[in-house]
Amino acid sequence: MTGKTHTISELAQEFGVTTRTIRFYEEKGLVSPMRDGQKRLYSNSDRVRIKLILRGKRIGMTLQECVDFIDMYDPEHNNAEQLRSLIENVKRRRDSLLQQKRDIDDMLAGLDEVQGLCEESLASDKPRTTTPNPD
Amino acid sequence: MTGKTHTISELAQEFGVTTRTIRFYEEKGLVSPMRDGQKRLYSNSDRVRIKLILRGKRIGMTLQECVDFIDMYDPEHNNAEQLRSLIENVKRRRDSLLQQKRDIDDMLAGLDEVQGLCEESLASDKPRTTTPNPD
DNA sequence: ATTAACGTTTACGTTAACGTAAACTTACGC
DNA sequence: GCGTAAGTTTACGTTAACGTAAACGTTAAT
Repeated sequence: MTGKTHTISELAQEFGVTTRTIRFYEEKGLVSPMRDGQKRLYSNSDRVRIKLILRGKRIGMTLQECVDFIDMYDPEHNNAEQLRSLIENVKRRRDSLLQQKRDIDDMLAGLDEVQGLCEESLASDKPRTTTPNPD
Repeated sequence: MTGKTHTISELAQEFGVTTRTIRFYEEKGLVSPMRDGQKRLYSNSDRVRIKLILRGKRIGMTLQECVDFIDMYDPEHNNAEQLRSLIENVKRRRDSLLQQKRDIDDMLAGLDEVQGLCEESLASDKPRTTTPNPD
């Protein structure tokens, strides 16, 4: 039941970050691995937390925002007041994420355009690029 | 033809940033407004550049990445070498953007789940929230 | 003429998210 | 016993992206 644990360098390698980064996250209270003596031991839930953090970072969230986001999953919401505020929070997040999707779609469209122009330009400048010259 | 120009505070207001931010962008070479004596005058193309920068920032790009992105639109690509490298660049960008979209969709799914649980919890705890008690 | 609203430059301060280095412990293989 | 590979703590350094403040010019209204 106590599942497999991981060393810090295992996780660092898996996620393509440095051990410093992972320790820094602990320093900031984003993860709290167990210890085997001095050494940190990461459970799978620790691993998932880090994964979620890095996912958040990829879309430009700050570490604090990542935590806020992850904490939404946690059942620390007892009363109706907290639940309502959480729902509001969720809605704001959703709006922001949807805006980000729009931004991304706009940029993707821009990229398509640029690539089209590039290839067009290449084709007209050098009509026989793949077939150098059979002569 | 010389279109309407804008003052710095107009743009700041329009985009919800400070004038300091806009001047900072100039300091970094991201925009180069004209001058009317001392005062900066922003053309519509300046305006668009700032808009694109802020769009980039919303999805977590650094200012440098924003510039790199915007510069893809510019016709400074003369030879085939540059064009090919630009296309590669475009492809990398696209991959990164698509990854971001996946991340966002995952997070949106998570939000749906959380919101569902919240509302469920609210409904069961307080079945008559809108109708306090007619008794 | 003064004050208020805008603009300017220059410069130091701040926060986030690590990088980098030093100095040390623990475990493993030979 | 000795190196070395991975771990630890502590602490100072760094970069990006502005914030904040001082000190000053310009125009418009009162």
